[in-house]
Amino acid sequence: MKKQSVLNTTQICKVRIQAIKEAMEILSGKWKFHILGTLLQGDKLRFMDLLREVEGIAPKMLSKELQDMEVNQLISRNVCNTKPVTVEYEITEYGKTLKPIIDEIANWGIAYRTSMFKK
Amino acid sequence: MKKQSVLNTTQICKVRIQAIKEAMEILSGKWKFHILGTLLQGDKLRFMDLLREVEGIAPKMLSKELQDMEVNQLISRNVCNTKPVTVEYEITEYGKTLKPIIDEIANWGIAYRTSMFKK
DNA sequence: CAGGATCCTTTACGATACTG
DNA sequence: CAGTATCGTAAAGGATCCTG
Repeated sequence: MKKQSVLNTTQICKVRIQAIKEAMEILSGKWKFHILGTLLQGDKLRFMDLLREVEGIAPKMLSKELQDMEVNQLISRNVCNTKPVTVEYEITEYGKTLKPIIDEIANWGIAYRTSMFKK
Repeated sequence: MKKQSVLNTTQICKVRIQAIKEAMEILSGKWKFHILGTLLQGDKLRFMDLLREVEGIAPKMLSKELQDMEVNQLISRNVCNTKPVTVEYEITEYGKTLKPIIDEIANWGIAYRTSMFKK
């Protein structure tokens, strides 16, 4: 008789659901995935760049979301001592671990939002 | 000379970012992934079941989120003529296309929220 | 340029009570 | 049981102006 895991199905599900909840505590908000998707392209971007790339976001929101994600170490903020100062935002290694999620969201958006399923 | 795609890199990125934006318009909100994750386990669940499973949600929010997702055809609502009435919620085929996203979020939550990266 | 400060409007969310 | 009604708070979002 096989007894590979100590966890039963119910417990595994609870862990998964809990994991989703915890993940979303960091990732929820209208703009996070959008900003992360932009930064995941790999370039360092300045505040103004992001304001342009993340279409529709207001400076106040962008500022807040960036701070949020910096606290959570998903992105890094680098102040360059140029004149006037420029600030570069970049995704961290930790942030890059979100790539599979972002990719799946992008894929879904491309594949299904415009497909036969759409009203 | 190869000329496989009409799209250049910039355009591909724009499509991806736009796809993320559109996807998140349907999926944003504090509870959607949580509810979908629960329903993706496969069972039909009643309102009360969900209220218990989706820990912390208030009936009003659950009701609203369910309506939202029904409009977007991610879930289906079935009223059974028992007495008193019971209502079953189930994920649709379209909703199931979100499984890769939910799986990745759950995986990330399990793998990274408790790992070395975490403060 | 990178934002913070202020003011105001609109959603999102939450707690509790109530109804068919 | 499956919600809706009501009320209240908090966060989102927009506009404009300001500062180092």
